Amino acid sequence: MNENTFDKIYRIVCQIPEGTVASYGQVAALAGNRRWARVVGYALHVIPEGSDIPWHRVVKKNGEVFGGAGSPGGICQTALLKKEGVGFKEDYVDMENYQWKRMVF
DNA sequence: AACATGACATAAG
DNA sequence: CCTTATGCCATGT
Repeated sequence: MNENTFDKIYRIVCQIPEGTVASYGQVAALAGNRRWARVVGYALHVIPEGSDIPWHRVVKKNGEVFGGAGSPGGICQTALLKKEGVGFKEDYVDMENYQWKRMVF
């Protein structure tokens, strides 16, 4: 295990506080390069179950979630986010008020 | 090395 | 709103 792109991505995702979401591009940018947006998706895709990675807090820039509330299983992510206090706009996240701004010192 | 695929982003039509 | 095309990177075959 070396410090690869995945580690950076995972680290960023783990820093996302509850009740907040971050877009793939956002995570990729914070990781170093915004072109890793696709890699972020792949990184989350290979996350083993039981990991402490809140992958459900990573959404598209549009605010859409993986699968969406109209897909079986995809609703889980939406439910989780709602449970954490994230506001939703139809099947999309209310990015205007819940997107992670990384206002961390 | 090459090609195909993907939980993306952006631009153009 | 949808499809197509391009860019960028990692992975699998």
